[in-house]
Amino acid sequence: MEYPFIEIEKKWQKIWEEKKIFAAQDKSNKEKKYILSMFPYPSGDLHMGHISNYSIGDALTRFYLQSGYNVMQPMGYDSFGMPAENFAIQHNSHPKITTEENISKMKKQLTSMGFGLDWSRELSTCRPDYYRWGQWLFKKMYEKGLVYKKKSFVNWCPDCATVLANEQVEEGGCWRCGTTVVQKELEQWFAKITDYAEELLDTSDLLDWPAKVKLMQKNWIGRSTGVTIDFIYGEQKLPVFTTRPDTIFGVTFMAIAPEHPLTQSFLQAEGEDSQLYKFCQKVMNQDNSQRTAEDKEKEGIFTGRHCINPVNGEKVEIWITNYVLMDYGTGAVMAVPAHDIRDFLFAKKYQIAIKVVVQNEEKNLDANTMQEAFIEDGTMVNSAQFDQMGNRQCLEQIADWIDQQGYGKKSINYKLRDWGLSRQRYWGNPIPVVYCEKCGTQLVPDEQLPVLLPDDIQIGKTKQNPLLSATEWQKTTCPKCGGAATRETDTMDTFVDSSWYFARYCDAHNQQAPFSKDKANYWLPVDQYIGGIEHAVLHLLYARFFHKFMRDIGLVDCNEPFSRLLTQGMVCMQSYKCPKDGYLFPQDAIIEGKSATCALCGSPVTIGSIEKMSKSKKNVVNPNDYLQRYGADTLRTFVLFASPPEKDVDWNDKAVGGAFRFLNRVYKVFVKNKKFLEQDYTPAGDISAEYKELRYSSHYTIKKAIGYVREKMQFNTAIAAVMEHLNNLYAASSPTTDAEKALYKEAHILIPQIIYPFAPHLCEEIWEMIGKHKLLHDSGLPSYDEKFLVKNDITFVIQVMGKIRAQLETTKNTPKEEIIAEAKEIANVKKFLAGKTIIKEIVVPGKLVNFVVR
RNA sequence: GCGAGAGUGGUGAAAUUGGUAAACGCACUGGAUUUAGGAUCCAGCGAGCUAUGCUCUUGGGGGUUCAAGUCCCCCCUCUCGCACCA
Repeated sequence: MEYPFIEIEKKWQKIWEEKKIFAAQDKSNKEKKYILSMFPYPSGDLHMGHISNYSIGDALTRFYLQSGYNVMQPMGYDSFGMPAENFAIQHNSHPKITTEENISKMKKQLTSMGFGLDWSRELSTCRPDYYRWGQWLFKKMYEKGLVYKKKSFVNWCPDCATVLANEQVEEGGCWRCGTTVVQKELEQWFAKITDYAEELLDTSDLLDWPAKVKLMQKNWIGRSTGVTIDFIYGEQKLPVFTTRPDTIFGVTFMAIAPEHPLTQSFLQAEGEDSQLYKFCQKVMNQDNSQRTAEDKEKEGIFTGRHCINPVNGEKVEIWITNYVLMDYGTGAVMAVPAHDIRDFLFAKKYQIAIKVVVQNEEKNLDANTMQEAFIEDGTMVNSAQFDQMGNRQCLEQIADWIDQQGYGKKSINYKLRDWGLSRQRYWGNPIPVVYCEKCGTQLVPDEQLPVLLPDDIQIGKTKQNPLLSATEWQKTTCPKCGGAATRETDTMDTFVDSSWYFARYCDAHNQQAPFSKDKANYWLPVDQYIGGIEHAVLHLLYARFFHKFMRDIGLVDCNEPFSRLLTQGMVCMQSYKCPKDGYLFPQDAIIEGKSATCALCGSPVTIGSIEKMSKSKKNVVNPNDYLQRYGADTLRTFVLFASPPEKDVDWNDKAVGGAFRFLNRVYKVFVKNKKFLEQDYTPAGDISAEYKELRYSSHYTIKKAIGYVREKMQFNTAIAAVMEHLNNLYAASSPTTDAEKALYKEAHILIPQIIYPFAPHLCEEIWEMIGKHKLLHDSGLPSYDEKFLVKNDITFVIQVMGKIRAQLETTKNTPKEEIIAEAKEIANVKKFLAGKTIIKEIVVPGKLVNFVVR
């Protein structure tokens, strides 16, 4: 017999919708909890990652409702962007249409999973009522000087035909399609995230973020302290940043990037036929991944020019090299071959002088004989007044001296770059800017917001931004002079849309502002955010930046958007690749032992690694199959039971049946004892030892399961505890006295109360079945009594020299001496004590006895 | 190279934080019931042995302790992140 999950789930989903129990109140005398799962791109299909993510969020939502909080769990869609645009192109439609279609499909699936989402706050980033406020925020940033337009070299994905932020380049490829990213010089909008670098490093308000994510952000921001030293080139200054001012006397050449302004002036002087020009062209034509490859040979060319080291007036050769990057520091490096690995290799290759300024302990470092750079600490030499000092000790002193003498300035450098916001794509939020020939760059006035995306547009015809051909749309008037003006055709990175959506949920339909301050201050920060680790230095960093900006313009009071973060593990699966058919769905690979053949063409298949499920790898499983076969409760229980939430799971559907069996067993015991459970029992009469055990099991399960959920979000062990209790309940014989009946009933009803967050439909059903009138989310959590957790009969473990030799059944109040005496009488213990002297007797109360013998 | 994390049965994983390693589930094996079962129930399930018991076992090797999966030191392997960062 299978429990009728289809009817049950439909029934309760309807009831929840009608009663609107997940519509959160914006004010409440209850404490608030804001539970948020990262909103999805509306592909039209929920995948296992979503199921896992939202099952966690919903378990917490329902658990906190039970605990008496005012809980908000909203849902929306990250619906702008390339995938949506491409989807529409493929389906020969318009993203506006396909996106809404996909959204309604997804909403249906989310509902059929029984997720308790507050649909009254639903948002979609591509709807004008949302993106209007994105434009408004952009304007605020502009007014504050936090966005600017600049011509520079940017990452360009030729396939997506758009610019990418630094954070969106992974191993030299586009984070989305993997195409090798090239550098292109373009005029682009940037957001000054670097203004917040220092504050973003402060993670003290991130209460429960994984250390890994905090560290990744820290490394990404890449703060280093040092000195910017102005070398002198004629009348000009040539600033360099260094973290090693202690080696300033060891500089033997200057290495600058081909993109450096000084290089550009040299090139103008030398002309296009020069060696210098050719070298620079060669280097600059390489894409970044090639240029920064680990094994890349260091190359350079002497410019024939020199600059002056300000501290000692020495003439220093200026070289253009391929290993100095324009976008870090000043694009110029003071090279100290004796004490830097790269500089050493370069100096050796081009026979440039090497000068030792930090001597090793053996005092045998010699510029002529050294085989590698000496990068450890030592004693300063050849460094004027600093000689004989420890280099590490006088680092600060030298920095101060350089600063005071005016040779340079103590400074801090960040690896973090400003966030490139412009995208040369149609399906995104238009940047609310117009260009007037007379007045220049002008913001679109508030009353004209939103700048609507034009609908009548051809997409997918060329790789060019479709907005460039929307000439009518581009034509507008200048808000300042009223003359003719042209609209900006770049749209915003979709990460802008997702950088503030958590705040919009607090007041999703506000027409006057992005959200009201009161409501935002009530709900924010998000108490528990759940999402994938892949956003560690993308969304999670951008959102923190945006939030701080919103705080600074007075929209919110708190410092951080997400106080707790759970990075949920990925759902992974084996991938198979056929030489002819490419990636295969698992069902298309016939596996025999360790080899596999393609079911489509019969060729041998390579069994790939276990990878995150993705459509492109064709290793996805469709949640709908499981939904139909086992129902939402089983699927939810299964994904939560499979492993702790932050861990990756390799999909294995065999275990789904286990979750189903468990829920079936729960249902069955309630159906069987329905009549019994409808009545109340006053505890009177004797309680057998067996029933005392059952009582212990009930109270222990409540404590353990609730503790696991609240303290650790370890749903797998919480479910395991209930499974164990259910086994105990099945094993119990029928109650005889009223006291036992009360305990028997207690042992039943805690089950739906505890597993409600995981299998809510089933639990509501059996809750109703036993005559409860309130819904479960509103019925509180079961409580336990410590006094029933103290066992009267205790099993002591008896060890001799730390090895278990016997077990001793005893009662709670047996004195220590008696336990020891009894333990010594056990045959097997006697055997190991024979002929030995006991030198120590260790008794761990309620647990074990250990005899130390000689 | 730098940084972080992980390594426990056939398998997913537990272990009250130093106190009976492998709870709970899956798979498997046997049995019961059944026309049948991809249903249900019962039992078994780390390895080995001279088997009422003993020995070994949490990647490997040392150490601390009466007692170590857990603490300390060394090594190995894997995963992830960053990577010419001046």
